[in-house]
Amino acid sequence: MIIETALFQRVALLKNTNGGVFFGGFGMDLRQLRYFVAVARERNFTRAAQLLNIAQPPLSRQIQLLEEELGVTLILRKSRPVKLTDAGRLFYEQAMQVLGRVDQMKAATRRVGLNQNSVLSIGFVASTLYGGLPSLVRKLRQHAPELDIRLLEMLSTPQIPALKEGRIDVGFGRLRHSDPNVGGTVLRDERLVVAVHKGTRLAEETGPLPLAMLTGETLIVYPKEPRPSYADQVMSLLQHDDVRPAEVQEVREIQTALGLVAAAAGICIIPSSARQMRSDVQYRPIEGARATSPVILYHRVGDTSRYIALIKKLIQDMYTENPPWLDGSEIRDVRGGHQT
Amino acid sequence: MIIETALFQRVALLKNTNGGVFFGGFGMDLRQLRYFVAVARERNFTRAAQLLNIAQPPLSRQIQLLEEELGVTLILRKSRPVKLTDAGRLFYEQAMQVLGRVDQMKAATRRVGLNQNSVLSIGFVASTLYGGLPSLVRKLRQHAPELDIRLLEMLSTPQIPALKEGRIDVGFGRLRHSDPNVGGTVLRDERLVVAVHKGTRLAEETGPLPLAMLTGETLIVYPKEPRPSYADQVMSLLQHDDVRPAEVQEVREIQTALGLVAAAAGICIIPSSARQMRSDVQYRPIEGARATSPVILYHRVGDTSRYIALIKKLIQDMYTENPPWLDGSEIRDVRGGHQT
DNA sequence: TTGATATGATACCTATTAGGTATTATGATT
DNA sequence: AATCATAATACCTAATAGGTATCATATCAA
Repeated sequence: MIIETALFQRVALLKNTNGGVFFGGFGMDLRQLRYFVAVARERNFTRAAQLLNIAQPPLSRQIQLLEEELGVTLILRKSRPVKLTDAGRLFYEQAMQVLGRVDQMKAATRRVGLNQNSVLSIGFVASTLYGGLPSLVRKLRQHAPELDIRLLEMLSTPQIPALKEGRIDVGFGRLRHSDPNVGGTVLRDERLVVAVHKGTRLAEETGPLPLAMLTGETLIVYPKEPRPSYADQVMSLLQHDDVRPAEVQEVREIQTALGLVAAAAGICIIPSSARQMRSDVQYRPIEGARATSPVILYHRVGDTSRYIALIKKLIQDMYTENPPWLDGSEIRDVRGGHQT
Repeated sequence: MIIETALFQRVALLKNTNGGVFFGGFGMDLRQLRYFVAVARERNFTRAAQLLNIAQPPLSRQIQLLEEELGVTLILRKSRPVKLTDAGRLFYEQAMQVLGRVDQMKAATRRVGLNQNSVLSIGFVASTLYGGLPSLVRKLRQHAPELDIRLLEMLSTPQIPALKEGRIDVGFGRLRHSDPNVGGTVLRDERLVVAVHKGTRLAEETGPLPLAMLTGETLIVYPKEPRPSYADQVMSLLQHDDVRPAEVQEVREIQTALGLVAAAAGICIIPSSARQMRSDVQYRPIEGARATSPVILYHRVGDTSRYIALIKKLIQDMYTENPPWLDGSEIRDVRGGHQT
């Protein structure tokens, strides 16, 4: 089992229908990254060139091309040893990460290509990590040991194209969608809670909070992009009850959001199962039938893979076990194929 | 504030002193990734070539070169539309991630290069996210608003070269090290706790657990690499008391470890501040003066940056506030410059 | 089954880019 | 100021990317 974290970002280059220069700004390649890393590490073009087994002048030139490409100076050459600019230091470290990432990709591809096992790629939103997904995966491995299970964290919206393109085989998200090629089965509707800093006014409340009590608070929502997202669900819920936060701060992911709550920077509405024990954060249920978020299983319409059916069965079995993360959820009959 | 998750991996190509072929296996470049993505998406070489504004034959050849490079078939051409193999589907998705990653890198580099703000890069191990780091960062932003603060998650061991090479400016880790160019200040010694599945024998205990009670359990340790790591600290602690687990399972990171504990797959020893509320996991303190893990501030020897001093002052201030995450820690006088 | 069409592969050629040697410019040290 | 080390520039060569033409193969309709 491999967990890969990828807040997936679609590269919008394949939709360019202008017929013009297609790769404007995309001249950089991995060779340049490797060259830059060598220079950045050695702080010396001559020595780096030796290590790279090339001559110094082409190395110098390639770094210049890289700087031109970026429009940023990466290396200050007016001193010996040369120095990196702030941008250069950032680029150095990022380049090493990218190169490492490429290594991983090659190794993983070889492993799959040379291994006859089936691969099942599962996309999931982060909050489902707390809502039974680890347990489901464990059971799935037991029932289908021939499977190479890959778990890919990605937001709900990008799971739809990922399914259609075969990058994932099944997805777990929280947004309804309109794509006719992707089916969705609502697994459960989960209660929402509000995360508040310990000691604040809202934390002292003892029962479910009416949404109106959130008026005037700074609201932290996630994920900020791509939209529509769970953030829009939260905003829509508040708007329906005409609740107006004093300020809305958008952040990238749930951990950041809870970190900000911990810093008393605001409140955040999260699914019940995603509650985490932080000594500086408390969670309060929210009043009202609408204060829920669905957990949806996405799969391709017409996908008759036996694994989809197995996943549904395992989920239904898990419901009968009434696990703790189900607290606050209204479950659905999974195998009945409830359409969203 | 930007949080980047990078389980840093060092590309070991710069240490090749054989003078031979330096880039064996490294011929791939981003162009090939883009080409492959286009074909994978369209499932049609001709159409993909049009979209890429190149002719079909060179596209075909580049994909073949890519397959030769990897030693794996990515595309099955005996059908129309062409099909991806499992390896091809994996590579497709990974390639999109890498390309997205490169985009981010370029955008971030431009932002820093065109922005006159100072950058302060902070490396941190994941467990420090629960131990005051968000609060520290917030205070730091208040005291130094001109700073562009970058947070990079990386393990303790790779923080040392990252500091020396200027990729990060300060680090928070848990391992003592021997490099004379990197200073370390022990911020506190944190109690360790054992995470156990709810309902098990160890969970029923009410006081601190003697280490001997862990004998015969399946022990989950993290991170599995690079070594030495916190995992070795844990193993060393058990070995000192001659405690033998039935089995040791190494996993990549703390979240995975706690997920396995949740699945009743074993127990895990974690720093006290990293406890998270999971309804299926409980935490028990460990008996003994040795059952601690240090939190260490790393910085370059001789680094007289005012930000290091400011960070230390803010940490000391935080100690006097006695925040909840300090529970279970023995703090140190930070500004005295305690050397490890 | 045959013919038509679409599309991927192969062969050979051209264009572009990467890399090399020689030389000049510049920083650091004595 | 002289010397040495090293980065940049100029010009040339080698290697690779991309193009056109053609062949091979898959698919579909009659």
